[in-house]
Amino acid sequence: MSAATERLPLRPVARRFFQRPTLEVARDLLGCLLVHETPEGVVVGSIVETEAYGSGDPGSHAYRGKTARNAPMFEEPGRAYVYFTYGIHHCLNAVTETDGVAGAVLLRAVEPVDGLDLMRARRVGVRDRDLARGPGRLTKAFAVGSEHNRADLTSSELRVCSGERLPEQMVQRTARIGLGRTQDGRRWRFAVKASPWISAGPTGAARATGSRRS
DNA sequence: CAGAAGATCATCT
DNA sequence: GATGATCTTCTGT
Repeated sequence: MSAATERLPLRPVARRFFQRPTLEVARDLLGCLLVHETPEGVVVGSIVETEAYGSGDPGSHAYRGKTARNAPMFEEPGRAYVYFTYGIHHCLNAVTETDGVAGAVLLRAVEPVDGLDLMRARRVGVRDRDLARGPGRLTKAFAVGSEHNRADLTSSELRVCSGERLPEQMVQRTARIGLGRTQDGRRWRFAVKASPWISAGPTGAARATGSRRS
Protein backbone atom coordinates (compact mmCIF):
# COMPACT_ATOMS: atom_id res chain seq x y z
CA MET A 1 0.00 0.00 0.00
CA SER A 2 1.18 3.52 -0.58
CA ALA A 3 2.67 5.86 1.95
CA ALA A 4 -0.64 7.66 2.11
CA THR A 5 -2.36 4.83 3.93
CA GLU A 6 0.55 3.03 5.51
CA ARG A 7 0.35 5.35 8.46
CA LEU A 8 -3.41 5.06 8.83
CA PRO A 9 -4.79 2.43 11.19
CA LEU A 10 -7.41 1.17 8.74
CA ARG A 11 -9.37 -0.16 11.66
CA PRO A 12 -12.96 -1.09 10.84
CA VAL A 13 -15.60 0.87 12.68
CA ALA A 14 -17.61 -0.96 15.33
CA ARG A 15 -21.10 -2.32 14.79
CA ARG A 16 -22.52 0.28 17.15
CA PHE A 17 -21.29 3.01 14.84
CA PHE A 18 -24.05 2.01 12.46
CA GLN A 19 -26.60 1.19 15.13
CA ARG A 20 -27.65 4.80 15.54
CA PRO A 21 -30.07 7.25 13.94
CA THR A 22 -29.49 7.33 10.18
CA LEU A 23 -28.81 11.05 10.12
CA GLU A 24 -26.00 10.73 12.63
CA VAL A 25 -24.41 7.88 10.75
CA ALA A 26 -24.62 9.74 7.46
CA ARG A 27 -22.90 12.71 9.06
CA ASP A 28 -20.20 10.69 10.76
CA LEU A 29 -19.36 8.58 7.74
CA LEU A 30 -17.77 11.65 6.19
CA GLY A 31 -14.03 11.27 6.61
CA CYS A 32 -14.21 7.52 7.13
CA LEU A 33 -12.34 5.28 4.73
CA LEU A 34 -14.00 2.82 2.43
CA VAL A 35 -11.71 -0.14 1.79
CA HIS A 36 -12.11 -3.01 -0.64
CA GLU A 37 -9.60 -5.81 -0.88
CA THR A 38 -9.80 -8.09 -3.87
CA PRO A 39 -7.35 -10.46 -5.54
CA GLU A 40 -6.55 -7.60 -7.90
CA GLY A 41 -5.48 -5.35 -5.08
CA VAL A 42 -6.73 -2.86 -2.55
CA VAL A 43 -8.58 0.36 -3.13
CA VAL A 44 -9.16 2.96 -0.46
CA GLY A 45 -11.23 6.11 -0.55
CA SER A 46 -12.17 8.80 1.90
CA ILE A 47 -15.94 9.24 2.08
CA VAL A 48 -16.90 12.76 1.07
CA GLU A 49 -20.60 12.50 0.31
CA THR A 50 -23.48 10.51 1.80
CA GLU A 51 -27.26 10.49 1.75
CA ALA A 52 -29.55 9.44 4.59
CA TYR A 53 -32.65 7.35 3.96
CA GLY A 54 -34.60 7.14 7.16
CA SER A 55 -38.12 5.90 7.81
CA GLY A 56 -40.87 8.25 6.74
CA ASP A 57 -38.94 9.19 3.63
CA PRO A 58 -41.01 8.62 0.47
CA GLY A 59 -37.75 8.39 -1.43
CA SER A 60 -36.59 5.44 0.60
CA HIS A 61 -36.93 1.93 -0.77
CA ALA A 62 -38.33 0.97 2.62
CA TYR A 63 -41.09 3.59 2.63
CA ARG A 64 -43.84 1.13 1.69
CA GLY A 65 -42.68 -1.65 3.93
CA LYS A 66 -40.41 -4.63 3.67
CA THR A 67 -39.92 -6.37 0.32
CA ALA A 68 -37.47 -8.88 -1.06
CA ARG A 69 -35.20 -6.14 -2.34
CA ASN A 70 -35.16 -3.76 0.61
CA ALA A 71 -35.09 -6.44 3.32
CA PRO A 72 -31.46 -5.68 4.24
CA MET A 73 -32.52 -2.18 5.28
CA PHE A 74 -34.57 -3.75 8.07
CA GLU A 75 -31.87 -6.11 9.19
CA GLU A 76 -28.56 -5.93 10.98
CA PRO A 77 -26.89 -2.51 11.03
CA GLY A 78 -23.37 -2.35 9.70
CA ARG A 79 -24.07 -4.51 6.71
CA ALA A 80 -24.19 -3.47 3.08
CA TYR A 81 -27.37 -2.94 1.12
CA VAL A 82 -26.52 -3.10 -2.58
CA TYR A 83 -29.11 -2.64 -5.27
CA PHE A 84 -29.06 -2.45 -9.03
CA THR A 85 -30.71 0.44 -10.80
CA TYR A 86 -31.34 1.87 -14.25
CA GLY A 87 -30.24 -1.45 -15.67
CA ILE A 88 -26.63 -0.37 -15.31
CA HIS A 89 -25.54 0.84 -11.92
CA HIS A 90 -25.07 -0.62 -8.50
CA CYS A 91 -25.44 1.54 -5.42
CA LEU A 92 -23.82 0.84 -2.07
CA ASN A 93 -25.54 1.63 1.21
CA ALA A 94 -24.59 1.09 4.83
CA VAL A 95 -27.49 -0.23 6.89
CA THR A 96 -28.29 1.81 10.00
CA GLU A 97 -30.68 1.91 12.95
CA THR A 98 -31.46 -1.23 14.85
CA ASP A 99 -32.66 -4.64 13.78
CA GLY A 100 -36.27 -4.29 12.62
CA VAL A 101 -36.05 -0.56 11.89
CA ALA A 102 -35.35 0.41 8.29
CA GLY A 103 -32.54 2.80 7.58
CA ALA A 104 -29.55 3.14 5.30
CA VAL A 105 -26.97 5.61 4.11
CA LEU A 106 -26.10 5.79 0.43
CA LEU A 107 -22.40 6.27 -0.21
CA ARG A 108 -22.37 8.86 -2.96
CA ALA A 109 -18.72 9.73 -3.43
CA VAL A 110 -15.23 9.10 -2.12
CA GLU A 111 -11.91 10.80 -2.65
CA PRO A 112 -9.49 8.19 -3.95
CA VAL A 113 -6.72 7.63 -1.43
CA ASP A 114 -5.07 4.42 -2.49
CA GLY A 115 -5.22 1.94 -5.36
CA LEU A 116 -5.60 4.71 -7.91
CA ASP A 117 -4.24 2.56 -10.73
CA LEU A 118 -6.72 -0.19 -10.02
CA MET A 119 -9.56 2.32 -10.01
CA ARG A 120 -8.31 3.74 -13.30
CA ALA A 121 -8.26 0.24 -14.77
CA ARG A 122 -11.87 -0.23 -13.73
CA ARG A 123 -12.89 3.18 -15.02
CA VAL A 124 -11.02 3.47 -18.29
CA GLY A 125 -10.94 6.84 -19.92
CA VAL A 126 -12.24 9.01 -17.13
CA ARG A 127 -10.48 11.80 -15.31
CA ASP A 128 -9.20 10.96 -11.85
CA ARG A 129 -11.67 13.40 -10.44
CA ASP A 130 -14.54 11.28 -11.74
CA LEU A 131 -13.22 7.91 -10.59
CA ALA A 132 -15.62 7.65 -7.66
CA ARG A 133 -17.61 10.86 -7.82
CA GLY A 134 -21.16 9.55 -7.80
CA PRO A 135 -22.82 6.43 -6.39
CA GLY A 136 -22.67 4.46 -9.62
CA ARG A 137 -19.11 5.49 -10.35
CA LEU A 138 -18.05 4.61 -6.84
CA THR A 139 -19.27 1.03 -7.09
CA LYS A 140 -17.54 0.64 -10.44
CA ALA A 141 -14.22 1.95 -9.16
CA PHE A 142 -14.52 -0.25 -6.08
CA ALA A 143 -15.84 -3.31 -7.93
CA VAL A 144 -18.88 -3.52 -5.71
CA GLY A 145 -21.80 -5.56 -6.98
CA SER A 146 -24.84 -7.56 -5.91
CA GLU A 147 -22.55 -10.20 -4.44
CA HIS A 148 -21.79 -7.68 -1.70
CA ASN A 149 -25.38 -7.34 -0.61
CA ARG A 150 -25.40 -7.92 3.15
CA ALA A 151 -21.59 -7.90 3.31
CA ASP A 152 -20.43 -7.03 6.80
CA LEU A 153 -18.88 -3.60 6.54
CA THR A 154 -17.28 -4.04 9.95
CA SER A 155 -15.28 -7.11 9.08
CA SER A 156 -15.36 -8.23 5.47
CA GLU A 157 -13.00 -7.43 2.62
CA LEU A 158 -15.39 -4.57 1.93
CA ARG A 159 -15.34 -2.41 5.02
CA VAL A 160 -15.59 1.03 6.51
CA CYS A 161 -12.61 2.15 8.56
CA SER A 162 -12.44 5.03 10.96
CA GLY A 163 -10.87 8.20 9.69
CA GLU A 164 -10.59 11.68 10.97
CA ARG A 165 -13.51 13.39 12.64
CA LEU A 166 -14.32 16.31 10.41
CA PRO A 167 -15.06 19.68 12.01
CA GLU A 168 -18.59 20.92 11.53
CA GLN A 169 -17.27 23.80 9.47
CA MET A 170 -16.31 21.37 6.76
CA VAL A 171 -19.66 19.64 6.65
CA GLN A 172 -22.41 20.70 4.32
CA ARG A 173 -25.90 19.43 5.00
CA THR A 174 -28.64 19.92 2.46
CA ALA A 175 -32.14 18.65 1.92
CA ARG A 176 -32.24 16.40 -1.07
CA ILE A 177 -33.52 17.95 -4.26
CA GLY A 178 -35.91 16.49 -6.78
CA LEU A 179 -38.38 14.34 -4.93
CA GLY A 180 -39.92 16.75 -2.47
CA ARG A 181 -39.47 17.08 1.25
CA THR A 182 -40.44 14.53 3.81
CA GLN A 183 -42.64 15.50 6.71
CA ASP A 184 -40.01 14.73 9.28
CA GLY A 185 -37.22 16.05 7.14
CA ARG A 186 -35.10 12.98 7.41
CA ARG A 187 -33.74 12.90 3.92
CA TRP A 188 -30.51 14.78 3.87
CA ARG A 189 -27.33 14.84 1.93
CA PHE A 190 -24.04 15.31 3.72
CA ALA A 191 -20.93 16.41 1.89
CA VAL A 192 -17.49 17.72 2.64
CA LYS A 193 -17.79 21.39 1.82
CA ALA A 194 -15.99 22.55 -1.29
CA SER A 195 -14.41 19.19 -1.87
CA PRO A 196 -13.74 18.70 -5.59
CA TRP A 197 -14.56 15.04 -5.13
CA ILE A 198 -18.22 15.40 -4.22
CA SER A 199 -20.93 14.82 -6.79
CA ALA A 200 -23.39 17.23 -5.22
CA GLY A 201 -23.91 20.60 -6.73
CA PRO A 202 -24.57 21.75 -10.28
CA THR A 203 -22.84 18.83 -11.97
CA GLY A 204 -24.54 16.26 -9.80
CA ALA A 205 -27.98 17.79 -9.79
CA ALA A 206 -30.86 15.37 -9.99
CA ARG A 207 -32.72 15.12 -13.22
CA ALA A 208 -35.95 17.07 -13.12
CA THR A 209 -38.96 15.02 -12.19
CA GLY A 210 -40.76 14.77 -15.50
CA SER A 211 -42.63 12.14 -17.40
CA ARG A 212 -40.58 9.36 -18.87
CA ARG A 213 -40.51 8.01 -22.35
CA SER A 214 -42.70 5.09 -23.35
C1' DC B 1 -48.59 -10.61 -17.13
C1' DA B 2 -47.96 -5.94 -18.65
C1' DG B 3 -46.49 -1.46 -17.62
C1' DA B 4 -44.01 2.03 -15.31
C1' DA B 5 -40.49 4.05 -12.64
C1' DG B 6 -36.08 4.23 -10.97
C1' DA B 7 -31.29 6.78 -4.62
C1' DT B 8 -27.46 7.14 -12.42
C1' DC B 9 -24.13 8.05 -15.94
C1' DA B 10 -22.11 9.15 -20.38
C1' DT B 11 -22.74 11.50 -24.39
C1' DC B 12 -24.53 14.81 -27.43
C1' DT B 13 -26.09 19.62 -28.75
C1' DG C 1 -29.97 20.86 -20.93
C1' DA C 2 -31.74 16.59 -23.09
C1' DT C 3 -31.64 11.71 -23.96
C1' DG C 4 -30.60 6.72 -24.40
C1' DA C 5 -28.77 2.69 -22.14
C1' DT C 6 -30.54 -1.52 -19.96
C1' DC C 7 -32.90 -4.36 -16.48
C1' DT C 8 -34.86 -5.10 -11.85
C1' DT C 9 -38.58 -4.42 -8.87
C1' DC C 10 -43.02 -3.25 -7.73
C1' DT C 11 -47.90 -2.52 -8.70
C1' DG C 12 -52.20 -3.29 -10.62
C1' DT C 13 -55.34 -6.25 -13.21
